[in-house]
Amino acid sequence: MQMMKLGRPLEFDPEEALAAATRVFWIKGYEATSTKDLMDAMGLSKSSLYQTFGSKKQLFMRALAHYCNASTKRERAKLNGQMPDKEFVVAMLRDLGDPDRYPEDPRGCLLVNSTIELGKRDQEVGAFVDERAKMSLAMFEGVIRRAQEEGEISPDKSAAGLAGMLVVSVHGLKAMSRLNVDKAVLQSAVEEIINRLE
Amino acid sequence: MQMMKLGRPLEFDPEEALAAATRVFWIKGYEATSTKDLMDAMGLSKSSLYQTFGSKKQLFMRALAHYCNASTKRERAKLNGQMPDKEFVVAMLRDLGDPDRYPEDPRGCLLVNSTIELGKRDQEVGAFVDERAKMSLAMFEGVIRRAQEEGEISPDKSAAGLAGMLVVSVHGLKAMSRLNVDKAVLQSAVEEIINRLE
DNA sequence: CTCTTTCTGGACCAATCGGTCCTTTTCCGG
DNA sequence: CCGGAAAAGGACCGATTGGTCCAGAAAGAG
Repeated sequence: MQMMKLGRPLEFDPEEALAAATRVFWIKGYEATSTKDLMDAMGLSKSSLYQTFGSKKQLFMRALAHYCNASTKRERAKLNGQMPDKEFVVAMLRDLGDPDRYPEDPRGCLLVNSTIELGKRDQEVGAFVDERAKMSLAMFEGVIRRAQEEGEISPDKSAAGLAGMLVVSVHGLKAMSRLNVDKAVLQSAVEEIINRLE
Repeated sequence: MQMMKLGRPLEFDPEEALAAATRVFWIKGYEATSTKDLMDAMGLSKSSLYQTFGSKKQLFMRALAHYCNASTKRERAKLNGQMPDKEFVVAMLRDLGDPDRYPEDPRGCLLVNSTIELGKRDQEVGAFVDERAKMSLAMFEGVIRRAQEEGEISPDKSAAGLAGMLVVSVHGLKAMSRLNVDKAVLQSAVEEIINRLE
């Protein structure tokens, strides 16, 4: 009794299609994205889209998870490298302070966008973004504690307080990346935040 | 040639109707708000709504401006009181760190929400939110300079840098007010930011 | 009371929404 | 080369979208 795949195989790569959908939601938000937008970006017919992803909402949740997993993966890669913990935080903040740092990506952050658009209006999204915020806070707290053990950050500061400040700052920078502000403003703000990590 | 008002007078208060529309956009965002939502909340028929406000988009711009003017007015009132400048900033941050502080208001901030939802997708909204961000930055910079002159904040810190940090923090706190996070997290983050103002 | 002016509710509009379903292709295993 | 299974294209669905328009009610000025 073998597990062979029957019938006509997929003509598209579901991963690629999901990545394309993610970009659309990232740029336009959930409500402003129509099924036609998704079909065009993903290169799928309506039937394939619904066959594969069920509904717009389900596709959105997949996209949101895909986005977060990719972000977390990138983070962990840097963190597991030889980079000192404090330097990791500093580099992340400086990246966020330069919205042109990843020009191939849309501005802003799908997770923060979704927090604002749907966090209080859709239970499922609300639970997801809450969970992710907790994870982010815990990650920062861990990094700060390690940096304190390594002597990179003064040990008499509150790791929880600093971690909270960082989560707030990251949310702020990601929200502001949808603005046209003088780059110097963001950068001096970032350096001011970094100065707090001593 | 007197300027008398002719014909049947309005049966509704346009200010109240605008305030009601503002709340709907505040809670649901621009795209997710339908004309029916607006009619229900404002208590207007469709014809009155379009007669008075022109279009959904124009109504939204009016609502956004109304929201910002009200916020600015409240700010100025506090600032023109006897409150010291640093205390003004501290009080504002602590307010933002407690999402239940104004329980009659929806969570979050219509301006920040609109920045994210429309800042990069609608030219008119983009210009508006850019301008408001600049005003906010200038306001903070002025307050910090005065606080430095008064000796409330050390004069050897960069007023521009601190102001930038504050704008980022405010954006972050307003974004995070759409989350369910432990209140203590926000509060310790706020105190950490406040500590930077010395 | 009448005239003028404006407001109001609802009928109406084409377009689009998210989603379903059926027919036609297309591919794989045998 | 054939039969079965699944993918793909697109017709189709009712509901809703933002918006227009018109007939009639209502109120102030004279």
